[in-house]
Amino acid sequence: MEIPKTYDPKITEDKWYSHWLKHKFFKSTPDDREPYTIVIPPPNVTGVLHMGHMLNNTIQDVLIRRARMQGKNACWVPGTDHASIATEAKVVALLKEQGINKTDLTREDFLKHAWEWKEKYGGIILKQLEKLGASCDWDRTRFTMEEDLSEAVIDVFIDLYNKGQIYRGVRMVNWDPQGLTAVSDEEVLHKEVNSKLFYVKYKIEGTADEWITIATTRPETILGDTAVCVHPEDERYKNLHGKRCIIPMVNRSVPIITDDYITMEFGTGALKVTPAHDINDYNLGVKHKLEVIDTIAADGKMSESAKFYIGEDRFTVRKKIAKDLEEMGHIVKVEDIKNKVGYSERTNAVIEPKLSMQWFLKMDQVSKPALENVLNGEIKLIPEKFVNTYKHWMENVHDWCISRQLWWGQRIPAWYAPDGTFLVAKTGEDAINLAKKSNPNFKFQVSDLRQDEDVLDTWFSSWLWPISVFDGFKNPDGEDIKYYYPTNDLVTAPEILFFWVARMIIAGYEYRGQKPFTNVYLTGIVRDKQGRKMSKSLGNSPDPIDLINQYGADGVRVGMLLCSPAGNDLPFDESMCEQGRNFSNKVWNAFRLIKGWEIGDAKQSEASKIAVKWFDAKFNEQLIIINDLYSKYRMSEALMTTYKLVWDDFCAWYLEMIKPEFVDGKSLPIDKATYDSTILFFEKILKVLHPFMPFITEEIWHLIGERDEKDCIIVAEWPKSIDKNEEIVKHFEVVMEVITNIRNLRKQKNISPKEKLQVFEKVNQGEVIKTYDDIIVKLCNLSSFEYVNEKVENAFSFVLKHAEFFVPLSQNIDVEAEKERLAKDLEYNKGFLKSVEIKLANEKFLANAKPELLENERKKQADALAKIKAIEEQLASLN
RNA sequence: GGGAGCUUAGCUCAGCUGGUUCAGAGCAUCUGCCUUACAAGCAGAGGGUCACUGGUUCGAACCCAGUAGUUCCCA
Repeated sequence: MEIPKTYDPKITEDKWYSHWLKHKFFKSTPDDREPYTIVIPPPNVTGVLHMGHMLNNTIQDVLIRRARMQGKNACWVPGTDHASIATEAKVVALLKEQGINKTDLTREDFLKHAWEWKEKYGGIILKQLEKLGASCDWDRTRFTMEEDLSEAVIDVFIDLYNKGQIYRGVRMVNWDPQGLTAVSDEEVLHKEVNSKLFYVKYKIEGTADEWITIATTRPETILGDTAVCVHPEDERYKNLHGKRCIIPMVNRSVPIITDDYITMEFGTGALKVTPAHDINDYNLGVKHKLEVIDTIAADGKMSESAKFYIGEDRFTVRKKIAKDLEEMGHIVKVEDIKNKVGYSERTNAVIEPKLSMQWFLKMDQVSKPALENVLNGEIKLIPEKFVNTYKHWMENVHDWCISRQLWWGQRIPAWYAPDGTFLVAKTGEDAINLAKKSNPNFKFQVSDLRQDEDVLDTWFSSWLWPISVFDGFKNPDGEDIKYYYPTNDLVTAPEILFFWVARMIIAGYEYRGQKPFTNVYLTGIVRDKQGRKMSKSLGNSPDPIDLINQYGADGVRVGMLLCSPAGNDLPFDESMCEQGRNFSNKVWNAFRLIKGWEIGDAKQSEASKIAVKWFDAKFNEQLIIINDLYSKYRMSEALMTTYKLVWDDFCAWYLEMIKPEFVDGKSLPIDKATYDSTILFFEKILKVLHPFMPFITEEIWHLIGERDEKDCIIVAEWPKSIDKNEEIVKHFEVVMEVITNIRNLRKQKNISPKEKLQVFEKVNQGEVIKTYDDIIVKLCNLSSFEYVNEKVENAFSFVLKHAEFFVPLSQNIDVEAEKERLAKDLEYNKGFLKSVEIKLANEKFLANAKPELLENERKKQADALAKIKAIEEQLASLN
């Protein structure tokens, strides 16, 4: 059968993926082998695969496949998280399209819609991972809101509450007026925007025409002002200390307070204080015991307490009040400024700082082991530079606001009695029992209790992920959790180092007394050519599935990994996938070549014999390097080393060396010994490629020889690194240099590759090694390769370290050009020698340099001298 | 405003503990080749004041200080 010239991924990918599934190669159950475990960063259940997932999951798959081949019990646990805000927003939007308002539904009805939605769309992203080749143990797929995992979340909440780590309190939170929920600090994106700075004058109480001018970007909050604050040292305002001023429109008298928090240089140095709508003002308010007037309602519209513009949106009011104040003569001036405004990561609404009752997890205590064990290296962050960031965050950690004003999520297990008391318990019954225990007179029934309406932050589920996916809460001594935990590697984006990674570490120590993973590999962010992060909203991300259709999964995997150093951003360019596809094709054609050979009875040639020896040595040398790169998580370098091993060493050199000659339009047969070695090499090559290119390697693995259907490369053994034969590798470097020089000469003199050449070597230094001559003859298409003691006249020549080479050509030698070339070479070598000699003449160098270094310098000197001598002789002979 | 990082070829990046005339890789570019594995290829070639300025050293891309640009984190 004719093998096609190009590799077609379409006919192999689905075939092998289902084959792997059928034979349960991804499946892991605890046994005697060493476990190697990765838990997937659960993608958002509403999500579709984007380039970030692509990168992230490719890396995980590479790691897990290699571990599997190394004989470890590899377990990659997949799953999704319920992404409360994002999912709820999507469901709300969908319902709206159908003309249904969330507010018209009961909680139960809404959740029914949400679950339906999840069932319908929630599996998309996992299906997409299959296209990529992800070898997850799908039987272990988990979802953060499934029953067991939810129960763990609730139990953990109750446990932490009982330990005094969770509290309820009024705090200024980041309020998302569109999502109608509080969001955590980490979910707020600060963007620089163009704003106006309004200078507004407030009248000093009890004066006819004395004023104090404040500056604000948010005039709509004036209605909630309860003080004006100046710096105690500010000379401009010293006369006003202790006085009061009148808030315009509402005509409220408020104190002028002093605090050194004030920046005298900003605005007028006088700050209006609105404790209900600014975090810093809030803190000032607490410190100075100011009144708090909440003038903006949950939906971002002015509340009753504002007294003016009631029910109008805050941004409309900003314009209106500026105009009204202007008319009333309170505006002094307006300036354009740039300032940072917080936006909700989920809804992109401008965050409104708002006071509200929320649940918090105290972070100061629980975070201690999490910091310590990263600093002491028990848990490694890769690249290491993230340790700094991590440390900084952990040392300044804020309490975690864990309640969300949503329905999609685990509902907070807090129960309120009509008298205002509340209880934290799993069920209403538990709550009643609990209440009665501490208060025998507790008179309420379950039906009197009202459960907290809020749900928990999604991260409050996913921080338990490495434990809960192994049922570590439900069954703390279970086989799975004991076998797989702590997991080995976590691969994720640096953006969620705090959201998720840090919190998992915290939970790990809190609930298992152990780290959740040993290595955290932080990938880069995939960006477009302009350096923008790829995102759906910008529409600048290619659809990974399209890319796979175009270049093959293997091609895309290679393309992504080629330039993704850990922690560095990845400016994505489709041409990288093209490179990956080309590489697939290269491997495919190597297979085509080998497959096309006929095996004959001939004896193995010397050239082939030495080629086999060389490649064996080269492979081992490179394998050691590749293993080392893997151990350092230098994935793109491991790939590049593999790439060059395959393309350059195997295809360009080895195969060319052993390739049978073509005679009369037909390839001669290859001898069996060489063939067998080549197949063996090719299998090793395929194995080291497999983690990067799972599909094509599996395909070729089965085409290259008769194999049982269970004998798959996915479970083949990773090659063992044996002693490398350094000598032969070194010799070959010289051989390659000779070959390159001859080819170069051919090229320069415009001699057809078909024309056979004669080459003579005059060895000037060291012993004569003839072992590789046949290789040179073959790869340079020579008619002869001979040794001489004297120069060959009328020949082109080149000088290597140890020898001179002569190539007689029919065409005339351009003596002047040759002389020029030699003179240049001579100059270079003299310069080189000089630099070495300067060093060797330097007493301080001699005194300070290491002995090996000195030795090396002396060798350099000797080599240079020999070379100079040879060049000079050649030059002389031309004269 | 505070902190961390980065700056090496047109692009993306290596360059560990200073020590080859140390500047390297892949891609891209250029020049030959449709040589029956592969033009998604083969064989070659060119390309860099290692951001800048000083310092330490026998010796600096590498160590130190400052400057500029840039990215991220926190406020």
